[in-house]
Amino acid sequence: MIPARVSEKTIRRLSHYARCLRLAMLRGEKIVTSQQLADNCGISSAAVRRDLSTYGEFGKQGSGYAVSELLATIQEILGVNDPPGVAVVGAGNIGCALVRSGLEGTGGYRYSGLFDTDPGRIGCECSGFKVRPVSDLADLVEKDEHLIAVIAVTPGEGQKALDQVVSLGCRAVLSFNLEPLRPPEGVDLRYVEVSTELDVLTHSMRRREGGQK
Amino acid sequence: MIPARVSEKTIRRLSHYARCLRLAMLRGEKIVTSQQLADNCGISSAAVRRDLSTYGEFGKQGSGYAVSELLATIQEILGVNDPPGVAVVGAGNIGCALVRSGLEGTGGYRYSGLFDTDPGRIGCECSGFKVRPVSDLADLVEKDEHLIAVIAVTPGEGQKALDQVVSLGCRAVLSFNLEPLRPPEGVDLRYVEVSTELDVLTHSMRRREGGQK
DNA sequence: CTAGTATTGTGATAAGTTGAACTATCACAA
DNA sequence: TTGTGATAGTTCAACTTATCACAATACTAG
Repeated sequence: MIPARVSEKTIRRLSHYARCLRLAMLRGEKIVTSQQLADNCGISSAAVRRDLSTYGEFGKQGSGYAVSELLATIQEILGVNDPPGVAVVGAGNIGCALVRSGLEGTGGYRYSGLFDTDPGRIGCECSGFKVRPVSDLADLVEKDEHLIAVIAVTPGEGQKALDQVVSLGCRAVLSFNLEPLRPPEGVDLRYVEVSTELDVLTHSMRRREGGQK
Repeated sequence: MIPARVSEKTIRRLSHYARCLRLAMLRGEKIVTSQQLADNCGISSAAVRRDLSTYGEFGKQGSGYAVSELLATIQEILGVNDPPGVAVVGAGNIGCALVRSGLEGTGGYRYSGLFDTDPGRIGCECSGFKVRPVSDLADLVEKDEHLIAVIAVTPGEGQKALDQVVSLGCRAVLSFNLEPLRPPEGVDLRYVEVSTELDVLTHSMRRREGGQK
């Protein structure tokens, strides 16, 4: 039932479906069709069905998918029914903003701490979280081996922060820093790259008017 | 010299190369090899060479690529030599944090305004930007037809914000809101989805230990 | 009960991406 | 000037991913 390997693209789409399903539940909808999910995600209904049928047969021909059941299944597949904690490293602009926004709409993720290396920031408070030294992360990792570290430190300090959280046991890291980081083997590192998104948007605009075929 | 269509993946990689090249320039390096670029981006050197050779022959066999020349070329390809302005819609946690961080390291992008729909926020100041009503965006779009709108509004208000900036002329939008938005034809919409990144990280961790092959 | 409609699941196919190996060119030193 | 090593550019095949079209199935109305 669980295929050997699934591409990251598929996983990302499953995450989208899950978000749509959570909204559907809030609206009280019981049934959703592949077409509705597709419209929400901007893809084709066939792609949705293909993704879902990879893991089994959850739909009913003629009507669609049961919202709560499908959501539970996708969350099971993603492994987010009991989501890991999220620790933010870097109590600057972005870091504090993330903590303050509180991961609403993510389906269960919670911030479990705010950390910084700058002694001047230790002890400050942000949205109920006291800024602690990064070394304190060890406690959190011990309690939650799946803890995800979000890095949002001063530009240029990313690698140092990464090395530190990895040495404390973190195996999954999301970096808001733009500089390319080198994670050791076995550590999953992802980026949120506003810079690249802007480049893609700009490129697409220039091309559109540039008059290629 | 400019191929008909280039995949988004390639464009994203070009954006990465550009960032690496900017760092190399800061370090005073004159020459960079495909291998070095590959290491920084976590891909193979062959992939780098193929990406670049799509647009022409910029390298010197035996030595590598001239840093400043290659950077200029990539920026030309991306169309970011004279980057469009970036306007932030939503003066909340994320919006203000973005403005305050100022797009350092992106290679030329600048925030050109901070907007909100909430009258209670209009007039507040953030990092030198006075919060203005969204309708004022029209002025900016008139001066800069490539203006990129970044949406970071209250959860649930994303579609309203999108419709508004589109009606004022924006054709490129980057949303930090999680809800799925429907852009009209001709508008390029992208997302920064922390939720999905967390899901991908979680999934990957669970699988790693789950003991699949 | 039957006909008609809606929707899923999937085989087949097309398109795209990646990887590896090969060739051409350049820099440098003797 | 010539030989050697390094590196870019190219080609082809394998693999992956996306798309299409349709059969199978379930629901609905009468």
